[in-house]
Amino acid sequence: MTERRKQYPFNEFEPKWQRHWDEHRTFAIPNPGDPGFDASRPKFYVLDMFPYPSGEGLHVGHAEGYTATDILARYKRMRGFNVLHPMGWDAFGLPAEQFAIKTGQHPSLATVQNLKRFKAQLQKIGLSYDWGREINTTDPGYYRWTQWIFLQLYDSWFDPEQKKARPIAELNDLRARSHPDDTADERRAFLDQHRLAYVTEAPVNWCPELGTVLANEEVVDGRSEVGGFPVVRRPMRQWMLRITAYADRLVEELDTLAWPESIKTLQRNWIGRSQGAEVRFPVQGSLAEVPVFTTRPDTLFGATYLVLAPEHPLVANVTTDAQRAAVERYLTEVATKSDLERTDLARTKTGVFTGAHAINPVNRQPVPIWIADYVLVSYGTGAIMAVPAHDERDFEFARKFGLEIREVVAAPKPVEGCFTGEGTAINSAFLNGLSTEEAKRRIITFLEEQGSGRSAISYKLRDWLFSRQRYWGEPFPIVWRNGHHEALPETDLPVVPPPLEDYRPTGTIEPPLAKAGDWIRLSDGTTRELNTMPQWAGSCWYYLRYLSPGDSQRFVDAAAERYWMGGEGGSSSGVDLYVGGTEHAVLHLLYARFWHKVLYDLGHVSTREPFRQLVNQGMILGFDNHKMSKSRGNVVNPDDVIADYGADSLRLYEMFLGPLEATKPWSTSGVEGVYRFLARVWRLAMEETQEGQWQLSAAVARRELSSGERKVIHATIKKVTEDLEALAFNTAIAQLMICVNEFTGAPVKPVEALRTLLVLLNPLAPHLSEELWARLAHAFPTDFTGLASAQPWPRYNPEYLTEDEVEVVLQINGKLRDKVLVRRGLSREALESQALAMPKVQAYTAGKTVRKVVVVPDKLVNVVVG
RNA sequence: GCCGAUGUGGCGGAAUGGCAGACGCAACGGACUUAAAAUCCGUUGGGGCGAAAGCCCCGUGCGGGUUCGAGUCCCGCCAUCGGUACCA
Repeated sequence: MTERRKQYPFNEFEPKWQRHWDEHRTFAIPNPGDPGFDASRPKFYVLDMFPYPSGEGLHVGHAEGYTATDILARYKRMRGFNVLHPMGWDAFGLPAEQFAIKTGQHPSLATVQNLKRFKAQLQKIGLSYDWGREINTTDPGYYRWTQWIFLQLYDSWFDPEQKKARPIAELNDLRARSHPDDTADERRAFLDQHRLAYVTEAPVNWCPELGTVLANEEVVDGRSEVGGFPVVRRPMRQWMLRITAYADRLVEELDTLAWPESIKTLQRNWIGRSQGAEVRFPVQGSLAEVPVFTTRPDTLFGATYLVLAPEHPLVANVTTDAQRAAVERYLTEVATKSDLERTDLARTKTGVFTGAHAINPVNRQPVPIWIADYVLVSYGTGAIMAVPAHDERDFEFARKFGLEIREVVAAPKPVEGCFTGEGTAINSAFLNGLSTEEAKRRIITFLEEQGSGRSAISYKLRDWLFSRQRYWGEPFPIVWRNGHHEALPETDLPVVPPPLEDYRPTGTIEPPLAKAGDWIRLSDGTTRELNTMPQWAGSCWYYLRYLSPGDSQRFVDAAAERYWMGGEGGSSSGVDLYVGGTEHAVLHLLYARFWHKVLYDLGHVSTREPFRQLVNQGMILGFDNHKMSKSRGNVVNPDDVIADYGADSLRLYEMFLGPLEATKPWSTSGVEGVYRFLARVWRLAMEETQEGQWQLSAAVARRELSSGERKVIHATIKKVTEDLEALAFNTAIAQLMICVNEFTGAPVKPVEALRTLLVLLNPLAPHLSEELWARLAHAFPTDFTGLASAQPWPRYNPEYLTEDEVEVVLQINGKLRDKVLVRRGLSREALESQALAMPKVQAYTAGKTVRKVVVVPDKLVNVVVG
């Protein structure tokens, strides 16, 4: 935008008020026990998803969510809450490191620079954070506690009976009693198998381009979520977190959360809980058994072959000599396929016969054992019983390889092709005639009695691959001695990464920390773990660190945690409002819930869930209705908007754009609209002199409000209050516009109206509100005291909203035909007869029969004629 | 394929089952101005009748249904966006 006259001097007073808030620490909030803490006030913890301070700078999408929470924070303060509204930096991880590699700057330097820029950008929006609580995940005083929490995981096991984490020492005691003769090695191996943090050699997602492994959640369509590079599966020795132990609780406790249903559904689907049965098929002529998982045990009589995943451990065992060459050829073929190819070619099934047979435990019939890559080693038992008559995939496979298809479920009504629904069991001996549901129960009982199966639950969720081959992350507080891992004592925390000159990926699976010669070896002969933690580690618990950011004794102060997380009594617990994008649905939001539950089990926090209410802000698209991107040239920079229209306009526009949750396109002329509105507010109180100076308008005076004006004022209080509570900012702003329009034409602007308006406007456009408040205070010191932001929130009087006369809608057969003004509270009977007497109604009813009259007092009369 | 969300003027959007289109943008007309910008006032879903006041018809993706009354509730489609993808 070319330089032009500002409609009001936002460029002068916005920075002024930002400095004022900063210097006076206006939005600092004390903890319980601190000076100035007011225990009589209820608490409200409103949280933003903290940003990665990337080199790109702040985006209008950030500004949207941050503005929404800021409005709530300011509003709740005015409602008398102790409001916790903090901000910090998620500065470890791939984006920061990649930026550093690109610019040749050390990541710690780049991070400091980037976060300074981010902070300056946030402050220019006028966000009311308590900057005294700022945190940074790359600060040793912070990640010391990330490492400490890792040690809690490492030193815990999941007790399936109590369904909770317990200290590993308790498992050690239990084991000592049940197996007193364990050797030290046996005992250690047993404990290591049960830790919530453990090491395993398993096929992992390796991204050669990034030089690191990735979690399942970070791989999208066979490519890395960051950068979009190809990902291959390869076995590597890695740290895992036992999130699968919490699968049930992570699903069940979703029900207690005020989260969007869509996000809950995403998490449920991701966890993918399936109820079914595990059935063991003995291998013919062998002692081996093949356990399979199925959700349809009722179709067991229709199982005509088994399929093992190519990576299944029994493959080598069961393969006959005659088939060995063919099987090995197939395995090589599969192994060289990338994940991408494997999914791309998903529709044509491939496989090979092992030559072996298994015995179907219900009818003792032998069934061939095949190998096919449509069976995944990572799900269930890595093997399936194929029921081609009632499963699309098995059907396709059986058709291709000429395997038997045996129908065992009769469809309720005829269907074409393979029937996969529920029906009645047939050709299934003792199951015949039973419904699918009954048959499932019956067969499971049978299997349990026979000792060849049991009811089982399977999850799609995998354990969380927790190590990365990166420099810019938290080092593990772990050392290795004689091939065993050991925890470092808490007194050794934080484990600070070595100051490496060359921190780039090694190009091999070796982590960059392998280059840190002296750092690796400790004096006691142990060597350090060289992997680092993933990006998500720091963000798994940052909302707790805000509660006592400087605490050097504990990861969170216990009293502060009880107060702000509200675990003791009260209907609300945890973070009261958490706003952020949907992109973290199965990443951060799942990981953080997992960590929180572990901390809860171990008695470190007082709530089962971290985030009580979650709201997803929708994406802001470019003016062309496409995702903002540099290549499209449709990116809007919030700094530019602030320079041209001011921070209040940016805030107001982002909120006026549409519902917070909706995806909506940016429009520059829309910004001008709210800018004009703010300028109209300004001119309600201010006028320009001949010299172009702004001064308090002579039209501002104390005067009585007309009843119409009073009604608008009180309707505005009501609407704005209700809308802010519901995060319906767009309609709150619309009502404020109506209110301002009411007074724009008034020759005398009443002080009372201005006062209320500025208070209502304060959370949304705090700079303008504060500035006008201060200026009006000069002329009307008794009406405008203190800061606008410190005013109590106004209440509306319902009496002012109702009038003596109401307009009633008259309908004939549901169609609007006339309106009539009547006394409010007029009885049904009186209203009906008055309506029927109206000339228009008479005209429509003349010569017809009135069949029915629907009367809604004070609202509507509908005459049904026939 | 499956799961979820969304379909309302030229555009962003608003409407506890009860006046569809609040508010804003854009557009048009007027006032102010030498002129423009800015500002202020007004008009603005589509169609028809009327000189005018006014009146009538159509209209919330499509097709059905429930109801005195449906943008809103139910059933069946279509389209767009997001997630997921051989999960047995």
